[in-house]
Amino acid sequence: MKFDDKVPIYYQIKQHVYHEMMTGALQPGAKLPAVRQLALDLTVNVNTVQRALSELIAEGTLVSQRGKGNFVTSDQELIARLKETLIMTQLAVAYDQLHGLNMSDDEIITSMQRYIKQREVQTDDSIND
Amino acid sequence: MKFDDKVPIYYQIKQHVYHEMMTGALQPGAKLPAVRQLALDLTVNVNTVQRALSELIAEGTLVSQRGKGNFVTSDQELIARLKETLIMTQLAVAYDQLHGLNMSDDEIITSMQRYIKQREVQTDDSIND
DNA sequence: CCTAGTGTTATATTTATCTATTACAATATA
DNA sequence: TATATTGTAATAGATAAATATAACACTAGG
Repeated sequence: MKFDDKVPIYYQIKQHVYHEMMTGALQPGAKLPAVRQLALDLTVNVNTVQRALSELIAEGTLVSQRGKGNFVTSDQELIARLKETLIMTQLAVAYDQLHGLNMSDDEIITSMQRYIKQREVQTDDSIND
Repeated sequence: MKFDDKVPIYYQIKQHVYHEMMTGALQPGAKLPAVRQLALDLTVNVNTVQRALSELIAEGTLVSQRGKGNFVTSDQELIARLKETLIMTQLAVAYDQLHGLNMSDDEIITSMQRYIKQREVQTDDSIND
């Protein structure tokens, strides 16, 4: 995994877990890889992984069972709320950033549409996502 | 100015300058406030301001004149290219983030439209931008 | 009971960032 | 020619983040 060196790694790992939960790669109740394995996969120190997971555990997104492993919560209600929050937060961030570049509401929509169209063209010869 | 404690301050100051150039608050050739004044305004150290400006100077966005001040480049061509780059970068970031939350291209557009509509309602009793 | 695998915690070291402070270099102006 | 204002640079100290390493705590399985 590639990290943005402008943002703490532990924070990016948190986002990574959210991401996998949203895409379904991590289902409710699913067992995560062992922390030492995650550290290897992400090419990062165990303590850094642990810091990210600790925060996710503290907020209830993950459940830790000493000696067994870390698991995604089975509380579907909590996951649904989390998803809503993540989406709304990202929409707000995206809007603010574009609006901050002096784009009007209409320009934001149309330029995003244009970007997506152009992106489809650039990838139409591959079988990418 | 409020800073995100997850991102280096000097980096956020760079973005702040870009922002002001895009909105027209900083026109081509315009003189910036003195570095010591900027430090006061932003409530940060002079060295932190200097680090941000140094990078902007190195890339040609700003021009420094020792004893006189720092100025926005008068190279309109460079500014136009910068604007294009900033917008395309932000569109890509926004798209990737939302797409990463498992949203389809259509969902990205429609949810952004919904977000903007809802935002208008929430602010329709004020004279905010 | 022992061992392997799991999460958890602690210490020390390194690096990046930010700060405070001081000094130097160039320009404008009184 | 002074003096103030500007950008620039250097030093030293504080803090946060990440690392390497080691140890501890719990669980499962032979």
